[in-house]
Amino acid sequence: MARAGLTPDRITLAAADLADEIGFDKVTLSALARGFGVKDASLYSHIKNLADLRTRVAALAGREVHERLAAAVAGRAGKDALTAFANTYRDFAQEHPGRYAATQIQIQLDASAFDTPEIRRAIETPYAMLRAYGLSEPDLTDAVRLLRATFHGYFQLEATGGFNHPRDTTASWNRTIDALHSLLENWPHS
Amino acid sequence: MARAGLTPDRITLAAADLADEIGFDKVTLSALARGFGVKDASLYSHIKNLADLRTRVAALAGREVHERLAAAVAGRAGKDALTAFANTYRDFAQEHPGRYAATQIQIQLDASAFDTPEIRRAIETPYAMLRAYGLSEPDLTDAVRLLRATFHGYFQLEATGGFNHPRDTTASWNRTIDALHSLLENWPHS
DNA sequence: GCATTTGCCTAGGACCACTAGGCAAAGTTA
DNA sequence: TAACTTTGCCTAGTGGTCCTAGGCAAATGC
Repeated sequence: MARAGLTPDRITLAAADLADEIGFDKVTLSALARGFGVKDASLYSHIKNLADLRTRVAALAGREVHERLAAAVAGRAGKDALTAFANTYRDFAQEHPGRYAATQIQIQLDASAFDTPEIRRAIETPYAMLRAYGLSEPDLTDAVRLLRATFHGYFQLEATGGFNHPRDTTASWNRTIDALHSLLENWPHS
Repeated sequence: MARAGLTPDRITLAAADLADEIGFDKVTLSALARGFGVKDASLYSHIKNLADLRTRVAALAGREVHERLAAAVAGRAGKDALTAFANTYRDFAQEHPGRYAATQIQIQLDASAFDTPEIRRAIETPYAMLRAYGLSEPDLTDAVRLLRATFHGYFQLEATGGFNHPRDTTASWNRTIDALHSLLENWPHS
C-alpha cells in the first residue's frame, strides 16, 4: 500500500494548524491520523507520544512568534517598539490561538535544554526593548515579567471571553499599551 | 449494599480538592468515583456530566476567591487595598492551583446566567477598589482589565514555570504591585 | 537483484466519558 | 408495621483516547 509520506515536521505542522482550528488541547493523535488517511499507530514511527508532539508544536509556535516579534521591533525604540511588539503579539494570539496556547505549556525538559541559542535570542527581544527605556537589572527582569504577564493575561482573558463588559476590548488594549508605556518611562526604580 | 451518601456538593468539593492536588484538567470522573469507593456510573445520578462538574467547581472556586478578596480589601483603600487584593489573590492561586484554574475556564452559559447578584458582587470588588483611585469610566473598565490581565498572567506564568530567570519571583511580584500602584495614581486619562 | 531498513498495518490492552436498565435501600403514606 | 414510591448505586456495554507489539511490504543501499 502507498505510503503517506509522514515526517515529524509535517505531523507537527498539521497539529499546529488543527490546534488553531479546534483548540490546542483538543488535538488528538487519532484525529491527526485521520487527517492523513492513516491509522493512529502509524504516527508513533515519527513522534514519541502526544507529549512529544505538543512540545514540538510549542517549539514551532515559539519560533514563529519570535520571528514576527523580532521583525516588528527591528529598528524601533520606545513607544514605537512597545506598540509594535504588543500588537504583533496580540495579532498572533488571535490569528493562531492553538499555536499561542502551545507556547504556554509547561515544557518538561531539563534546564540545559533551555540554553539553546534560539531560546536565548527569543528571550533577548523584550529585554532589548526595555533596555531602551533605560532600565537595568533587577528592574529590567521585573519589567519584562510585568509585560509578559500583562500580555499573556490579556490574550487569555480575551480568548476565553473573560471580558464581557460592553467596552470594546481593542480600545482597552490601546489604553493598556499607553499605560504600560508611561509606566516604563516612569518606572519606580529600586 | 450501603450507600455512599453522595451529593452534588460533596462531589464538587472532592473534585476541587483533587484538582488542587493533581491539576484541574487531570480530574476524571473515574478517579473521583474511586475516591468515593463507587463506580463512575454512579456519579451521573448527581451531576450531568464532566462539563457540568467543571462548571460547579468553577462556581465554588469563584465564590471562595471572592469571599477572600472582599474580606481582604474591606476597610482599605489605595495602595493598602491594592496590596491586600493582589497578595490575597496570589496566595489563593498558589494554595489552590486547581481551584484557580477552574475559575479560568470558559463557562458555557447564556448571558443571562451571568447576571446573578453573586457574580455582580464579585465583579464589583475590583471596581470599587479602583474607583478609590479616582478613576471613572471608561478608564475604570480599562484599568480593571489591566489589573485582571496582569494578575492572571503573572499567576499563570509562575504556575507553569514561565519565569526561569534566577531573580526571585516574589521580589518581582512586589515590584509589580508598586508599579501598578504608581500607574493607577498617574493613570493617563483619556 | 538481493539484503536491509523503514513506514504503515492489524491486533489488542488500559483508561476514559457516558447510557440503559436492574435491584435494593431509603423515604412516604396509611 | 406494611405497602408503595422514589432514588442511589449497581452491572453491562459502546465508542473514543493513547500507546505497544509484532508483521508485511515499500523504499533504500549494495
